[in-house]
Amino acid sequence: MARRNGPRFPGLSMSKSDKEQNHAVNGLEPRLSRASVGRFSLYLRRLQRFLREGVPTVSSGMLGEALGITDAQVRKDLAYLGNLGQPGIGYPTQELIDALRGRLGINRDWTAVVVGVGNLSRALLRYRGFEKQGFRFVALFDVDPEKVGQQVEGIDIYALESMPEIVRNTGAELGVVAVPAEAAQAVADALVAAGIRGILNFAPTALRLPAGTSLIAVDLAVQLEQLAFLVHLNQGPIDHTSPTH
Amino acid sequence: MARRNGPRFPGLSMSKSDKEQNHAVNGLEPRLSRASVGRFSLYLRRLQRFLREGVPTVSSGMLGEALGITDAQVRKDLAYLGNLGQPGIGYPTQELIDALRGRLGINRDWTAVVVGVGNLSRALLRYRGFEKQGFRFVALFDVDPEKVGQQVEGIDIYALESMPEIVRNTGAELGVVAVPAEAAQAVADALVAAGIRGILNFAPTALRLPAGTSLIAVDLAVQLEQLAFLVHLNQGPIDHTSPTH
DNA sequence: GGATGTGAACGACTTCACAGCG
DNA sequence: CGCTGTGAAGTCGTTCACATCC
Repeated sequence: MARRNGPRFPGLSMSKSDKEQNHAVNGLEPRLSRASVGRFSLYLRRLQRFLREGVPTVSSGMLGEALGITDAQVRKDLAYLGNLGQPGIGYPTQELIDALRGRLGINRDWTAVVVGVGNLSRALLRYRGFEKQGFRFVALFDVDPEKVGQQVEGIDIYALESMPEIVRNTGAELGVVAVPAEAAQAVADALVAAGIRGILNFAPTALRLPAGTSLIAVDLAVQLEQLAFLVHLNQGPIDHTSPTH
Repeated sequence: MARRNGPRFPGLSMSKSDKEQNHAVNGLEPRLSRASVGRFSLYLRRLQRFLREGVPTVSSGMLGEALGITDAQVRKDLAYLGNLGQPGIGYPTQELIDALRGRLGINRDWTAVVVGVGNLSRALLRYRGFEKQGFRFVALFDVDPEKVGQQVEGIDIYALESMPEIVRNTGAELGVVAVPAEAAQAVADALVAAGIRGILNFAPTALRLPAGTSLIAVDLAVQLEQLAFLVHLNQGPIDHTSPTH
């Protein structure tokens, strides 16, 4: 996953100097690590499932067990949310969910647009889980004039030219880039120019964005390569009798 | 049993006892870090592009610049490949590529199967970049009897029941799970039983695999949530410090 | 000069271990 | 008793700075 070294994430990294100031007065609490944030979404989804299953309180052990994370790690992470846990009992599921949603910034709705109408976009749009988390796709864009004017999953497809207008009208903040690598940078630039605040990039290329625009990159080919590498390691030089669990 | 290192966010996750792993893994001297491996695929793709563009040697600065990584970091990573760099000159592009491919284990062909024929699978199969890296999809599986017997991108769709046979016959080593969350664990178990060595999971759920089977998880919904979180953070103190480029 | 390779400093992340509370 | 919260220790990863070589 591409990582830009330019922009720091405000509120994420903290210097030693903050160390003394343990108790945050409001908003920004102790130190929120990037790694913890990476797990928050996982906690959230699992907790919602626990809730559906009628589990009123969860322990760090249960959560960790379900996600393949140590209990200590879970407690450290959840401590960032304030003192929600009750010794001897655990964490109230619903309260934890609310706190996580607040911390992740998804206790509100987000509107997003998608550029590039292909199979990947269709897969994304068809996954109804987004709506439950407050994400709403409001417009699609494609270069192909044939596609413009049509709909996918009930969402209109527009020409790239109308991007500034549509983004302004819908107030969309997030943009998904699902176009070939060659077109990706231009599309990203257009999204930024149109006022988009964050980009989820599926094109197999590194994007350059101005500071102030957030970026998450998902490179499917890279994932497969890494899997091959892991398998390569697992069966190569290791000739031990691995205790299968 | 208690799980150790769980999946990092867009996870690089290995079901293997980690404690002694670092020693066991390398027949090659320097300690190979997990983080470096995560960047190897990125280096590889960029280098191949440099080669196409006729660049015979690259410096750590060039590579880093192109990928948003510091030059020191690039040198540290590439040092794991041996001493390929020439002071004052840089790294020979072709040699670096070869070394990376060898290290990643993709200087050979990999065969893979995909379970779940939907839009996501189609998107994967359509991306021709895999073949260039030596990945070949040899079979698709789906529960839907309507789909069985048909083809996608020239690849046959089989019933789940024939998985053991097909996997054995094709010698497939990698499996892609692109089914709904509810079915994912069962599918994964079937893949493992059929002899698959590594799984790329797109279902929004955590899979449990026996040691010896590698796992990479890509959760699209989580990615969007994390993007929202980054934007959420950026919202407040917008930093215009770094020069836009 | 220009670039590599690398120990050492630094910082981030995880695990340990245990006090303390319900 | 079970479970949280948290310093402290340990591990991992990145950056710095500079000797070194072409």
